[in-house]
Amino acid sequence: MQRVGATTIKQIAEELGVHPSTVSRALNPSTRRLIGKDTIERIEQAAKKLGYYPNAAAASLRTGRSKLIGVFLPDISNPVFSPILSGIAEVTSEAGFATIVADVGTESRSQTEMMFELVARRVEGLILATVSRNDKLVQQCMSEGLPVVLVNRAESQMRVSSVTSDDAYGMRLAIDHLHQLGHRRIGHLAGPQNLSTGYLRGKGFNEAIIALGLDPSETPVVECSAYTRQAGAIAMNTLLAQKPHVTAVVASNDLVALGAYDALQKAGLKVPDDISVVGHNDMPLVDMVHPPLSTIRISHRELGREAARLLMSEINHDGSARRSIVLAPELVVRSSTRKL
Amino acid sequence: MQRVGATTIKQIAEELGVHPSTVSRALNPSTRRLIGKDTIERIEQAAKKLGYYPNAAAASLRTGRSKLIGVFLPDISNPVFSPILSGIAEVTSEAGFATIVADVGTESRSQTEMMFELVARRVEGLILATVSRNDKLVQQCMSEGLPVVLVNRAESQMRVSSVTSDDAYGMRLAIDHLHQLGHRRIGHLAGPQNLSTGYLRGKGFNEAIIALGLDPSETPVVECSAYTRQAGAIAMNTLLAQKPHVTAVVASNDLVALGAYDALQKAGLKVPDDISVVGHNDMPLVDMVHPPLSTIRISHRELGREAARLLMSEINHDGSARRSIVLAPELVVRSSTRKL
DNA sequence: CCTTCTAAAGCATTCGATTGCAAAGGGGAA
DNA sequence: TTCCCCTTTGCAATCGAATGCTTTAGAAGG
Repeated sequence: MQRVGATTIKQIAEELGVHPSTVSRALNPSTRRLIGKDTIERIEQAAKKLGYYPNAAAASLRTGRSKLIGVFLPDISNPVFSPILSGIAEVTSEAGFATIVADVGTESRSQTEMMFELVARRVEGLILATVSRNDKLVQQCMSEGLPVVLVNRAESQMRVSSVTSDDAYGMRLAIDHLHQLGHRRIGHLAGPQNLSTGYLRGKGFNEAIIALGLDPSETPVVECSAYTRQAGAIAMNTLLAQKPHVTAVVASNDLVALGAYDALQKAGLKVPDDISVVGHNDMPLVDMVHPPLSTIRISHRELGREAARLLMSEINHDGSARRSIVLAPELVVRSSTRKL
Repeated sequence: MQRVGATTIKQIAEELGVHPSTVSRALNPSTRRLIGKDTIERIEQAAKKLGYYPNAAAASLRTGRSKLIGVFLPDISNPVFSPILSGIAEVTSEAGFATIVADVGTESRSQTEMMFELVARRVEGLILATVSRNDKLVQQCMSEGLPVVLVNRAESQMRVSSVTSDDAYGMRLAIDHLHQLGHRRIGHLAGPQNLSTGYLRGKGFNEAIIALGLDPSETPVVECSAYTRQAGAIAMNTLLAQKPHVTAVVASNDLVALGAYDALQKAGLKVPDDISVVGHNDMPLVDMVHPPLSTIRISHRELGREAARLLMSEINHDGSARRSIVLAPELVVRSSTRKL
């Protein structure tokens, strides 16, 4: 049942002939001041000698605090989301919290079921990287009274805190870059419109087009069904069929951009000689593809860190107001874009 | 403190005028047979109505089982390790276990400290993807009586179960391939020798060289300090300085191979015209680099799944013997290798 | 009609740490 | 010397679920 050697506070107390509560206080930083110095010394030594580690379940039961948080990811193995997780783990573990991951993508159960399972484990908060623009999960968490922070993706109503990249600004960077290179007929491979990233980048695209006074009829938008290479290739083909004369495309995501590469190659078009391509995210290795992809860099690890910090502060000072943090992305010019 | 609305068994019992123990048994599949059918029905309805979710901490305290496992990764955001985590999460969550991740790479504390923190949380087992060939952490886990499974990397003494790819066989595949293409002077960019992957792939390299009767003085080996592009580039330069006449190199890892790409490009050598390159792992996107990388494919997700299955069975039937599972990798030929 | 079973439910304890309250002991002030 | 206070420690209840043991109420059998 219990592993051998699981020392309890009681055993330490017996060893030293003191009361368990004294041991508890001596070992707890916030109550240590109540105990005599030499007693603390003796207790700490005994604890070390007996290999004592507090039973988190017992403490959690009594205090109602589990020091656990949950993280929902659409796909752990996606190079966009794994650095987010890494950033989250970095911050939370420093704060003494352990992180439970839920890979929603490969999960047979629904997100709601997963959420309730984590509620059963009394997680103190949730970080969601999975939400769509109008996600019922947010409402469910709120009615459970569970602190929630959204990361990477936000929802349309700003009901909870979020940390995202400035999607519209990223698009603006991409399009300004292409515009400076002389491109006027620019297409957009939009992401799924039910995700904030897809929606806001699309919106950013339109705004930038208008701001630069470009002809909307020459700046077609095609929506991808997902952030994948396959979907990107399909969308690129559609766009090519609609407007064969575009000289550049801006993808909503690097994988989509690489899908566009695939489609363009099949169509016999060269990047960047015949058409320029800009991605979004700056995933690992996109500097190694051929040609190296110009893209919008987002620090996903930093996104994760900020989200974790936000959640930690919401958990600790419960009053803290809802906040939305928007990080600025940057343009990385490589070789997939060229002067017209 | 405790979130509002955290219903307890007692509340359900009061609502229905039955004893808490009856509620507990009714809600627990393994004790349900002790309770009358209609009582079960009433209890289940009340539980749903009140939004009851069992307090995992309380159950864990009483039963000594936390339904938690821990996973140690050297780097979550590394595309080699994130699919492993994904595979683990898939299997464990199906078994009702939650997975706590520890990203050892970005962690300021030592692995030993992390381990004890997880012990405090009463995790029922650990999956380690971090161990070196001679890692004291394994010993420490063993003396804590904690079930452990190693994944991707094994240790030299087979003291605990492990799931790995057949590293030597993978090397054999790579070298047979190059040999068939006519290559005779083949170099090896070895991984860190304190990691089983680096060591075994190096060993596999040597064995294959001997088996094919190649001249060892024409098949140089250079060890990389890490599995990174930088280290790969440095090692490639060293190898080039030692034996400029090699016609092919086998890298211990895809990133190392890409580092070799960098170094070769700087040296004015073309892949595969001047020199063939083979990687190892088949990371995402290495089919998109220029030229597309021939490599040894490992299903990291499957590695994770198997490791999780192994751990689950060790946790459940405590008697189960130590086992080591070795998965066969496969050769993926792309365009970085060419007939001599 | 009485005994014997058995199914169903209740009772009380337990897991290990935390914490409000009580008590003891020592020191200082009046 | 007495009284009070403060520091240090002990006591006991508590968190919520699980579980061995007991009790109760019918049913079955003689």
